[in-house]
Amino acid sequence: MKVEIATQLASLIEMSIDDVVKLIEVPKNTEHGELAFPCFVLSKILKKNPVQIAKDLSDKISANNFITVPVGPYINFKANRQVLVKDVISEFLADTDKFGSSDFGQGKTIVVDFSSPNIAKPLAFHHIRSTMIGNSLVKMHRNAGYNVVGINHLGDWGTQFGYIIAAFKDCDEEQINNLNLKEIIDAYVGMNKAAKEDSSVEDMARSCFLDLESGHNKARLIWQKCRDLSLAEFERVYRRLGVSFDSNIGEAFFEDKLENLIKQVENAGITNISDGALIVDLEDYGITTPCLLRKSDGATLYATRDLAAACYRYETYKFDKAFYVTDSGQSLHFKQFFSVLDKMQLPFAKNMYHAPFGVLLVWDETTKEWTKGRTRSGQIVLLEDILDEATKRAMDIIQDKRPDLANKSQVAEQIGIGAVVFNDLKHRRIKDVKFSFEDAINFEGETGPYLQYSAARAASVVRKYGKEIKLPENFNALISDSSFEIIKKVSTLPEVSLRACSEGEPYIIANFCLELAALFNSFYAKVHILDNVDVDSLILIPEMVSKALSKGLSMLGVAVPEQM
RNA sequence: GCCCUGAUAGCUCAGCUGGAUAGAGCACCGGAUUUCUAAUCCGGUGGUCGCAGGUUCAAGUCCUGCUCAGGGUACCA
Repeated sequence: MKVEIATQLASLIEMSIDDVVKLIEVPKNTEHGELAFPCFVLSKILKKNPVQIAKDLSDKISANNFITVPVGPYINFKANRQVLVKDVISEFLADTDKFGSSDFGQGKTIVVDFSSPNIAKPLAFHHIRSTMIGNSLVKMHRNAGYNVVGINHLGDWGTQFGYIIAAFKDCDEEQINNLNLKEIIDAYVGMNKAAKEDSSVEDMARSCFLDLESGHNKARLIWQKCRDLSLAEFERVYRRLGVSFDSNIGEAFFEDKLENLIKQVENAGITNISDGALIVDLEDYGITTPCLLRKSDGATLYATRDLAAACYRYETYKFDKAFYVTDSGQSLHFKQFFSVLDKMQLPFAKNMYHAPFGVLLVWDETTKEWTKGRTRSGQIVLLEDILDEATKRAMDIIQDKRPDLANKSQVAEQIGIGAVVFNDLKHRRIKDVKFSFEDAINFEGETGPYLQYSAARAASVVRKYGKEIKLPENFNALISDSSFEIIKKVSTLPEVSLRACSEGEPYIIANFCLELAALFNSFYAKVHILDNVDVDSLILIPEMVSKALSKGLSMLGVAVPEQM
């Protein structure tokens, strides 16, 4: 429709089709039709009133799939609703499950580095950000046809393991095998405390970490046990969140590859020694602080490991794009690390993307301000505690509103977690997330449960209809303002999800779901579908809405209960 | 000091490539249920788009300067 309009317009005025296409816009107000052309630019060229120009041009354009209406200085184009509705529904019915998916990314691979917690610590509430944003990036790209590799780059190496190993170095093999995670975490905390009072503890930890690095048997055993236990613990939470990874290769894996990496950078001739440290100067990239590859004491750093991991991933997956989902405080690190790759003239350097996000703030009722995920006593807020509380609150509401519902506890889990997850994804990544149970577990308005409810409600109508849904013989019942708006909105899902992919922004999908749900609920209040004479065609509304919402929510990693 | 990010209704946020009257939700006020799920819907109150210039027929959107807030600024990750 756009191209057709542009072609006709271009032949009437002194402009190329491309230029006309650029000027054509989608009006904000739906009453203005599907597309519009502003005539302001022309008034300068033609030296005529834009209102007059709009009238003149509008008379000269004609087609059967839209009508033209001059409104002031604009020419508005209103689609032939019958034609548009038929197109959308035919496409929808051709493959209901695939609607909203695409093969845009066919043959392309992207890797997403996300979640990446440190082991030997529980998952804290703030981990939900990287985990769910990354999970959503994975899901939306898969939906767009990409081959996606989700990587949990575990923090499973570092001097902190010295403390843990020191705590258990006198245990025998059997005792080590019987350790549980709580004992390890307690020991770690205890050793840290002890080190503050007694510097010899720190020395011991350092020597234990050296044992680990040199491959000492028992140190290795303790480390492995700690890793296994932590991962099992993480997996339990990930399962609740519906998150999975294709690789759990962490930092430790790259330890023996760092020397090679450093050689590779040195061979590129871009390294310097500065104050005893091995650096890559990045002044020519407009970055005033250099990237450190090796400290003056010989130890490697974060950037060294990330460089090694990036090279390894490229060799392994030959990715076309790599996302790193971390908080925005690490922006400089990624700028440096990507610039080093570029300076090394590696082919994938231009395909590296940092997807930064704002911090998670928790409302502190006693101080009346937003705090960084710690309680008054300085304790971190555990992710599982939040999920449990959310589930409990969901259950209370179910008991109150749907006492007869089947699988209550399962639905409560889906709703409670859905609320927390959606709350995390509904705004642009860069915004700080301000978390309060009152907002997040509020089930009204722009929330996860509102969307789950809308989807369940739509699905319920379809279930009660109970017959096969076929392409209607005519579309008269579907071209009223309210149903036409819904069909138009549903039809934008493919472009919406592609935009979400290219910007790496889950909130774009979240917004789509909210807008669609609002349109549907409004329609639902006005039109009684099952009693309508046109039920056989109207049933397509809840059918399309429930499918589109399910697809959208699944891209966000929010579960969709069949009934609630 | 330098760099990055943010600033839109009382609160939390949308506003895509500059276009028509700046939109939602929450909160507040008032309505709707013998009818497919009221976790819903309808209406109302509420705005100097941080400030000041500039570009343009047209600026919340682009440019410059400033203010405030947060973060980062080589041997942590």
